[in-house]
Amino acid sequence: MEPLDGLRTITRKDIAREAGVTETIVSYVINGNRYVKEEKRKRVEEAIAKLNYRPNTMARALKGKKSNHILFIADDIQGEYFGKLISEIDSLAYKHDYFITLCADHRDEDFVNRIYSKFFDGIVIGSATFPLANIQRLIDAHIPIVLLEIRDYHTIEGTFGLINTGLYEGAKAIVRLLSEHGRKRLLFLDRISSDGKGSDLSDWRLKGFSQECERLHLEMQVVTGCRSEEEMAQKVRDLLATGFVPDGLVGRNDQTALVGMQTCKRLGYSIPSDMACVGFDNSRLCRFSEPTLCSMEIQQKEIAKAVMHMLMHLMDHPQDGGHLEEHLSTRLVMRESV
Amino acid sequence: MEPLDGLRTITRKDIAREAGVTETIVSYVINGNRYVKEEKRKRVEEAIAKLNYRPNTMARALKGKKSNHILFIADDIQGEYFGKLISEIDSLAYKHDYFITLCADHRDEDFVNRIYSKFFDGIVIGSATFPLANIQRLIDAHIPIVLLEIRDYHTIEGTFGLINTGLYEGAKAIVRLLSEHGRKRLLFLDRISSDGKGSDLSDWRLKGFSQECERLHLEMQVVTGCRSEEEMAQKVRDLLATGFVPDGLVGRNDQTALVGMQTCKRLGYSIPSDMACVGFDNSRLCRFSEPTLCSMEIQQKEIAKAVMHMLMHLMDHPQDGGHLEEHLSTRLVMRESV
DNA sequence: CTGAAAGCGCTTACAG
DNA sequence: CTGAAAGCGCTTACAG
Repeated sequence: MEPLDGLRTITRKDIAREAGVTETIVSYVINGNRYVKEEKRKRVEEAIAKLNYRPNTMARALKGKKSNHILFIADDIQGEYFGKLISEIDSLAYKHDYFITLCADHRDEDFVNRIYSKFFDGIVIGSATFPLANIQRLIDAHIPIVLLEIRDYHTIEGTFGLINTGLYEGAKAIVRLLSEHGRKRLLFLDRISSDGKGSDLSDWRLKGFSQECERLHLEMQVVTGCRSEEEMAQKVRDLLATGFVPDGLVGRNDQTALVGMQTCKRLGYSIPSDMACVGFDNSRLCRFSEPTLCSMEIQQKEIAKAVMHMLMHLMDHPQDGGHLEEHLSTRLVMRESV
Repeated sequence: MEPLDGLRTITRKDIAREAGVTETIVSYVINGNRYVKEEKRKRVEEAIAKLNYRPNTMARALKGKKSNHILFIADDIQGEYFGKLISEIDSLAYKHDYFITLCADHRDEDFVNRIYSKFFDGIVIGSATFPLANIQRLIDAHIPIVLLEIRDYHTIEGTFGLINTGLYEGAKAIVRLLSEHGRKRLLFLDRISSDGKGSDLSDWRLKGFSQECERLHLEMQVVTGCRSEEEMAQKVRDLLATGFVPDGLVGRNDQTALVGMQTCKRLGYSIPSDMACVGFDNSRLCRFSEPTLCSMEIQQKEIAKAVMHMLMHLMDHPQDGGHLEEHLSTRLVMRESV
């Protein structure tokens, strides 16, 4: 923790001595919030450069300034979806002098307490399984919060940001597409998750899928609660053996769409004539499969912009009341599988 | 930033008042570093629970305690490789009460200064392009550092950790495999990067590849400096048109291996008989391509363990001198493409 | 225009 | 076994 010479940390005091001014002046030069005589300012700046001084962020934060850390809670750090999103957010955040702390949605009771230790200037919740009660606690603590794709936000009170990533409409659009291609019986393949927890009906993709199927009078089945790709493949085979013969398949993400597509191919289905397949995310996976996979692209870059914009607004206007909302849209990328 | 009631932050003082003890006692109860009479300890603990008190991490850090933040610098946040790795590190770090801050390898001059603002208890450098001079500065500042897959570390002085992820041996093993399968002319497909910067010879994969080709008297070519998959596909086509007809292909990662494989397939090559293909990372991509892709698995879980172990060792023994080193190994996953 | 001083929330050496 | 007090590095209201 000892910078540079390994002997002593350079502080305001050192700069003040070096520049022949008081600490107060140094502070005002650094923060630029009071006029300082040109000549003194210059001496201070030179001293800072000479001693390679960096203000201690901790001490600053203690005095009510910001920590410059934003927390991002994700439920699937590994996927390409979050990878791209985080990458975009990082690049915007960096410009505004923030660091992004990334962390999985840990389940133990202590998680929210740790977060809550006044460390983060803002929090982005990208996990659909983060308990609403905990979200409420963080909001009550007046920490700026942006929710990504969160479900029943209606019960949440207070000021927060909400980003609708367009998954609901996206899922509906996929169903319409398949219907227009004459498909009558659709299969939805939910997430694969090591804890076996599937999405419930408040999940936007599943909700959009089932509501549109209903509206268009399509038959539908959902495969969920799988812990591995193998388990999902098995469930698909079991389902097909029951006599339900789908002619269209929608994956909650590209991975599950591909597991389904591959399983069907091996059973002799021809893609897309017997079975049209569509995924979500438009990840790299889509371009290397055979046939290539049609997928709904989620606009990570736009999401990242909206996230940062909202977060910064909430930080500047903490007591606004009510919630901000931004609605983004998805984009269908056609490929051979439809 | 105002917890709970939104009016005032709960501090040591509140707990002390509530429990009828001094702040000193509260501190010792929380840190557990001095005996406190059972009865007082109890009252303090109750007060903490009742007021839902959380110590201010900033203030703690100011007094020389740790910030409990570890910085991870990655050069490709988006890929599955870092996704998995970060995910594993997060889960270990969480157990030890650390948060992981993730950040791309920003190129501007100010980057190292920002890092350097005494904020991080440790830093993991997973970017091969992070300047050595900056690494040296951070080491000189006595910040515990762990280097991942870094090249010419011999010029670095001081205490740091080094994790050899086995890429060098892995690349050599791939070349031997191909040679055993009778392949004589190999193509290496380097990273795709938006800035067009390719790997140099200090990159472990490329180094292992070329040294082993030389040893086994195999012809070799390298495609590098590509900004997009399209550009890489074009360069591969151009190369094949020159008369160099490879019979084996090695990707620096699965993505480039697949771009190469797909390009060759479209040109009429049959895989693997005309062209054997091998990637690095063993990502999801491998299982969905046709044919499925043989790939060298990198052991993210083991790497994560080694990283955290080293980092914690360096934090506890700051002045050890010399560097720690751990050597991990890769594992070849055979599939249809060889 | 500028400086001395109080205070942010914590830790721990020191003196009982 | 315990408490009063100094101090970590900063910011800014207050009084010149």
